[in-house]
Amino acid sequence: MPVSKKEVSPCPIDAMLSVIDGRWKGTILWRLSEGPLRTSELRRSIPDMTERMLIRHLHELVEDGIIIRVQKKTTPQQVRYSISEYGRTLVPVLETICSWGRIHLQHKKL
Amino acid sequence: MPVSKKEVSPCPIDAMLSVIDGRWKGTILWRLSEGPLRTSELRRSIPDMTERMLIRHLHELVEDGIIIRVQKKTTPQQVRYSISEYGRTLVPVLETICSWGRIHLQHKKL
DNA sequence: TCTGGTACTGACAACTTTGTCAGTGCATTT
DNA sequence: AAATGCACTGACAAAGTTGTCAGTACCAGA
Repeated sequence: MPVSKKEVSPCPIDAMLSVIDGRWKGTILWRLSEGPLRTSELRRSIPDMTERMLIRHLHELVEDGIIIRVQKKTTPQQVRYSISEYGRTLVPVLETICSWGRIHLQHKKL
Repeated sequence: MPVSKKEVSPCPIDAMLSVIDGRWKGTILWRLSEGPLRTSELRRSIPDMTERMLIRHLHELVEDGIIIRVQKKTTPQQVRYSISEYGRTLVPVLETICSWGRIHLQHKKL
């Protein structure tokens, strides 16, 4: 009985990974942790990522409550994404992951 | 140009995730962090996981230097996997991930 | 009016990961 | 001698993820 990571898994590690796992999610969150950005700004800040993937990841992150989508009523339409209160609790975890990642990249070079 | 996570990515977050990402790796590492186990012991301790997947994950973890495979010369053959020195540096990161995961599981229930 | 930008959606192809299953070599037990 | 357990490998199918591409609706500027 295959159990996808996207399903509710009782394992906390999997629960956490299901949130940040996705080809570009780490990078997206990293960018957003420095401040809110518009869809197109995010898009341009990660050149290899397609718009399709960006939007898919953004919507998943919104669903998980990590980021917030704010549509400004101005004309031209503007959509801004920012890290939520709840999402902020994730940033230190990301930093821990990142610093071990740096060590690991060093480690592999040898 | 699709870039798999398994390739060398310069992003430290991806580098870290490429190590622990895998359907059962979190659970395997969790078990092994409590002490060395034989292949078949690990296999039985995670009922939903197939032997094939166990061995694939184990070999990847060995390649990444996280765990060590020790084949005892005894007859009947015995293979033991244990967390390496280097792998120990990863355990606190796993704990950070895990505790956020627990919070997230709570969060989702509401 | 035409072009271009923003923020998307849907369909589908390509690629990756995971699962299934059969089979190997060796050793022990019955 | 046959069955069982251990630690695997290889081939392939199923499922999941990502990429490509076309298209929508709205608005601004030349």
